[in-house]
Amino acid sequence: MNITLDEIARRAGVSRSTSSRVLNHHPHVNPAVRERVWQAIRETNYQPNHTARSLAIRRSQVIGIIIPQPIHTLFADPYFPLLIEGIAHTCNERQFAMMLELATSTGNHPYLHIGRRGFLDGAIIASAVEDQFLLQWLQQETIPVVSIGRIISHPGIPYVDVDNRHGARMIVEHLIHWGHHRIAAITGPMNIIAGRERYVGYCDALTAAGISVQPELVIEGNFSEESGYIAMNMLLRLDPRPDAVFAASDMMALGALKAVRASGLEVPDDVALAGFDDIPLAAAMTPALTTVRQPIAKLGQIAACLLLDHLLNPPAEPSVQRVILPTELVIRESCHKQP
Amino acid sequence: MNITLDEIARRAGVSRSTSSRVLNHHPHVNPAVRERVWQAIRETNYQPNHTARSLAIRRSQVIGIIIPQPIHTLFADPYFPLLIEGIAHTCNERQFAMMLELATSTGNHPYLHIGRRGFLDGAIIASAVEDQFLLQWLQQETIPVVSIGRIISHPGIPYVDVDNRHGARMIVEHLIHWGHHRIAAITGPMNIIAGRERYVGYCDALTAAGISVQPELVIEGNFSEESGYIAMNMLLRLDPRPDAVFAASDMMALGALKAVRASGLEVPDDVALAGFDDIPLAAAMTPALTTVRQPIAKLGQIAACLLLDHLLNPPAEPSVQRVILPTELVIRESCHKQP
DNA sequence: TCAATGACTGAAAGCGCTTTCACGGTTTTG
DNA sequence: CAAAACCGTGAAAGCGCTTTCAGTCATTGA
Repeated sequence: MNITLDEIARRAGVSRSTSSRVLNHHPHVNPAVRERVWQAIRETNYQPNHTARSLAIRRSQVIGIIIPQPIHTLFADPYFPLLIEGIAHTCNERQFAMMLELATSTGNHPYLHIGRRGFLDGAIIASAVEDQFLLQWLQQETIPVVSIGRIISHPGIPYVDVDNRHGARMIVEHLIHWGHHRIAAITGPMNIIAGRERYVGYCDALTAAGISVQPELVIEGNFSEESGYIAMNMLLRLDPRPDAVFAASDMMALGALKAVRASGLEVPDDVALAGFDDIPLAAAMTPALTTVRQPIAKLGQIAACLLLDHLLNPPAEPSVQRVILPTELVIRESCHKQP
Repeated sequence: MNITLDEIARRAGVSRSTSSRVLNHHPHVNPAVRERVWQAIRETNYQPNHTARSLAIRRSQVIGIIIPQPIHTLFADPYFPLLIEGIAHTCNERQFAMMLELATSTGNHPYLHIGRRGFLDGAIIASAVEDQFLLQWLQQETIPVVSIGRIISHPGIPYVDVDNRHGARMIVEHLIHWGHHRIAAITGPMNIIAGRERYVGYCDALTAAGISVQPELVIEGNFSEESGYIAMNMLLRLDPRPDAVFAASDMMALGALKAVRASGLEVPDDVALAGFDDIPLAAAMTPALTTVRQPIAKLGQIAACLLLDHLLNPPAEPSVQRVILPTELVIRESCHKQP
C-alpha cells in the first residue's frame, strides 16, 4: 500500500541498509549511490514511517504539553495560545512535535495517555495547581519533565517561572508612588503559587515603604471576575475605605471595577486600581488598566529549550535548572488621576 | 530496561501471544490464565509500548490539529483554547490523543510533521484562510481530514462550521428592529470565508427589510481592533452619519467604539454598535456589546466526532459530512438606548 | 610488495507489539 | 458414535525502520 524503504532500495538497486543511511545523511555512502536513492525517494514521494523509526531508535521526537486543570476556563485570556506558541517555536526549530494532554470536564485526566511508554520523550507541565493526580503521576513517571511554574512539593523538577513577587511589588510601589496609603489587595488563591507570590510581593512593597500590612485589607479571590466583584464590595464597606486596590489578576480587577461603578464611585478618582497579567482586556477597559505583563510566549519557549536540551544531551550529573523571567510594569490610566 | 510484554508472559508462565490477548480483552482466554497475566501486569506496573503497538496495528490513535496561521495573534480571545477543549472532549472519550501542529512566525510550517506516515490517523484543520501551503498539502495528503469551516476550493472535505450568515442577519435585524436605518458594516477580510458570510448575512437582513445595501457604508477590515478604529473613522466622516454599525468581529467593534469616543460621540446614543464572536471582552466593555455567540467548543467536539467516526468505521461509499451549527444573539447594551 | 587501513555495502538481528495459523483437547451435533 | 464445531494456546511471521557485524575492494605506508 504505502511505499516503504524496501521499495526505495529495490528501485535504487541497493540494500535497505544503504537506503536508510542515505536517508539519515550518514557519511560513507558512494555519491552515485546516494543520488540514485534520493532519486527514487523523490520519484515515489516517499515519506519514512515515523512510528517504525521511533520504535527502532527508541525515541519518538514528541513531547507532551500537560494542562491538567480546565484553566482555560479560569483565565479568559490567550494565556495558553501564547504559551503553546512559545513551545512550538522551540519545537519547530528542533524538529520535535507536540502532543497536547488536556483534562476536560469529563473528569478524564491526561496522565493516562502519557503512561503509554514510548509515546513521549518528555513533557512540559503547565499546571497552576498541584492536584492529587499531578503529584501522583510525577511520582511514577520516568520521562524528563519541566514545569511552567515551580512545583513546591517536587523541588527536583526543573522549572521556568515568571517573577510574580517582583511584579507585584513593582505595581504596588507604583501605587505608593502616587500617594496612596491605604492599599488593599485582592489576592489569588493561596494554594496556587502565583497567588501566594503576588501576595508576598504586595507585602514587600508595603513593608519597604514602612506601611504595615493590615489583614482587613487583604481578601482572597480565585482570579475570576466574580470573585473580584465580591471582594471589592467587601472592601468598599470598610471605613475608612481603601484608596487603592491591587487585584492579583486583571479579571479580578475587572470585577472590582464593576463593583466600584455599582456603588457610584469611579476609578481612579475615588479608588485607584491595579491588575496583573495584562490580558487584552486590560487595555480595552475604561479606564485602561495599569497592570503587570508577563512574557508568556517566552516562558513556553524557554521551558521547551530546557526540556529539549536535556533530551538531546542528557547531563552527566543531574542538575536542576531554574529560570525566572522578569515581569514588566504596564502603566495606563487606572492608578492615578490623569494630568 | 523497560519492562516488555515478553517479561509479563514469562512471569505469568504463558506465551507472549496470550498476554497480548489478555491485554486487549480478547475473548477465549482461560479466566485463570487471564488473572495470572493481569497479576503480572499489576505487579510490574507494566505499560504497553504505544509505538510498537501502533506499528503492528498500523494505526496511531493520534489525530492532528492543524493551525496553519498564527491566528492566535489575530483573535485576541480564547478561541483556540475552547476549540481544542471541544476536540479534547471527544478524543478523551475515545482514547485518542491530539497532536498540535502549529505554524510559528519562523515560517516553519506544520505540514512537515504530518507527512511522516504512520504518525497521524487523521487531522482537523482549523485554518481560517486558504493559503498556498494548506492547499498544497491537502492535495497530496492521504489521511482523512475534517475542517473547521468550509474550504471553498476543496468541496470534498467534510467540515463543521458556524452559521455566520444567519448570525449576522439576526444581529442586523436586531438593529433594524430598534429603528436604525442607515446601518453600516465593518466586514472581515473577504478572502476569509467567515468574513464573506457575515457580510452576506448583513445584506440579507437589509434586503429583507427593504433597505438597499449602500457601498459607502461597507468597509473591509481584517478583524483586528485597529482596522475597526480606522474603518469607524471613515464611517464617521460620512454625511449623513450611519446611525448603527455592525462590526464583523468584537475586536473591530472595540476599535470602532474607541473611534466613536475619540470623536466625542457615544454608543449607543449617537451610533448603535454590534459585534460578532462574543469574546469575554464583549461583556466587559462599557457599554456591554451586543454580539453573536458561536458554540466554539461544540465546533471542536463535532469536528472530532466526524473525524473519529470516519476513522473507526470508514464508510463504504464516500460521503461528505457537513455540519452547520447555529449561532446565538447576545443582546446587551450597545444597540439601543436603555429603558 | 605485503600488511594495514579505510571506504562502502548487505545480511541479519533487533525494536515491542499483533495476528494468523496450526494443533490438541472438549463439546456439541446428527 | 463419528463428524463437526469450538476453545485455548504457542510458534512464527510480520509491521517498517536502524544498526551492528562482517566482508569486499581500493588505498596507503613501510
